Amino acid sequence: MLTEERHQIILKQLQLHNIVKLQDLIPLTGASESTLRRDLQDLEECHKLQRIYGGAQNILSYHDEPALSQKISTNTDEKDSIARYAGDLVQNNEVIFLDAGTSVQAIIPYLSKATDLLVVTNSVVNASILADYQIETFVPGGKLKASTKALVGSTTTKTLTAFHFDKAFLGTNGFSVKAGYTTPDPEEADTKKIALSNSNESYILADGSKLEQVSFTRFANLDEATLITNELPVKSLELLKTHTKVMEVK
Amino acid sequence: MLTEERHQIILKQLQLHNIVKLQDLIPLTGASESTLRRDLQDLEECHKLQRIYGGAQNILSYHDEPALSQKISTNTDEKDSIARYAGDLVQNNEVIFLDAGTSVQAIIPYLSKATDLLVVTNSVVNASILADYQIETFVPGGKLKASTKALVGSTTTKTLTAFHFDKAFLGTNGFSVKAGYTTPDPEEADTKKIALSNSNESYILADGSKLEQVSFTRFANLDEATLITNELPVKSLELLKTHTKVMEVK
DNA sequence: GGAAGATTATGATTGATTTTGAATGAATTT
DNA sequence: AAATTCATTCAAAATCAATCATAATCTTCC
Repeated sequence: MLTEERHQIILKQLQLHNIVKLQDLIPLTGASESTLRRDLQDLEECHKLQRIYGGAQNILSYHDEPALSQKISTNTDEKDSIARYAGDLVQNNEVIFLDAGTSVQAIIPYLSKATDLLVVTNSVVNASILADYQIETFVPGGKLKASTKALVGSTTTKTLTAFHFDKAFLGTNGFSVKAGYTTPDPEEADTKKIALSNSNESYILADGSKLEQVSFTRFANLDEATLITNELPVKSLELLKTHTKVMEVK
Repeated sequence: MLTEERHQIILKQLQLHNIVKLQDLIPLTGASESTLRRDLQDLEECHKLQRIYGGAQNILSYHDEPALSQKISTNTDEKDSIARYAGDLVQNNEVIFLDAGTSVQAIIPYLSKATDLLVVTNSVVNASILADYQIETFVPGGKLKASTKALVGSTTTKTLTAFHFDKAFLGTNGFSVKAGYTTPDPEEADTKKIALSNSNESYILADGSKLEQVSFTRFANLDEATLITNELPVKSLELLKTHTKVMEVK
């Protein structure tokens, strides 16, 4: 990888995240720590970024953000920690499906560690972000649902039926022992069902706020996918674990 | 292989990847390292590229380019007046195709006047914006091309082949009397070709800076579409009008 | 039309320059 | 006080510019 390519990757990361850790750049570029330190030095001299302890930040960053040194070291955001956990599950060379929705979207930055991925997503927003990360992406066709910017309908389901995934990552509007995983829109539920049944392993990303929420359409029973969530009340967790595999983050 | 052929290969690689390694050019051209170094020297002297350690990059390197969001707002006046003109052509109840690219993207705000549209686009960015405007949208499936965020490949072309449009609006990297409408990527050219041939009326949106620019792949002859552009030198305009229908805005 | 000479392009070799990754100890954070 | 992160140094690796001999192409002249 050429110097200029690394510089572009670093600046792209900053555009997207406003901040970047040096350690995260290592797998992203394949370069050594020393080289990346030199890159950060160079870019700082050109006033393209500002170095901070542990990495670098955008030169135009807002003052009202939480202390940057904290933000970089601690991952307070629940969605982000769930996403990071999920992203670490992905291996080189896999074909994975990403559902629409912000929970799943947060995985994308953590996919860069794996190489030679093929990502299939029915979200045009996810697709755009995946392109920013230079991750090979395939989009099934379909009708665009305005509210969620997800592709749905017969074209989508027909296309997805022909695919097979190593792992599928889905969001949900609610999960409950009685009702399973539910979502408001039957058409989106169809998409989720197919992705789920065509994947070796399926994961649902859902923070604690989705516990015992029930929406209109069930797209899966609890035991059809692994639930990745954050800290839940001990009682609920115990109950859930009798029905399905649960990964509790942090 | 002739010198000129090698130069074309090098420039094509740059158009596609924005950056190229000298080592990658060796198998691509079959020439020796020394020869390719000389090629890069020559092309740099003609200001066709910029040499960097290990290879070369486009003169307008990525991070010097205005960010995508800025890029939309700069040049607004010309692009926007062209887009407004194009948008006014759209009637109620029509099915239209929107190409990827900022010129075409600028049409979207002006589509809201027409009712009951169905828009088909191969750009995930356009799709997202169309959703914001609550315009009914269909996206053909396909491989996502990272640099332009356009969907390309056999799935895309196959899907589009089954459709028929009232009007198609396309961007171009250049237009010229000799070379017609051209674009760097052959796969994107395929998509444009099909959209064009499956549409009752086809329009190319291009500001004056595209005049007499020639890119790698021709996707249409001048007379296969109506050109919507802004003020051009009178001579060029007269010449163009002998070859195709031209709409001059402003 | 063809041969001799001049010009140009090519590929290999050389040593100089630049970049890289690892190691060390100092500085910083928690 | 422990753990990271940082700056500095150094040797190895990669890339570069310059040179030279050879091959290809073009001129010129017979």
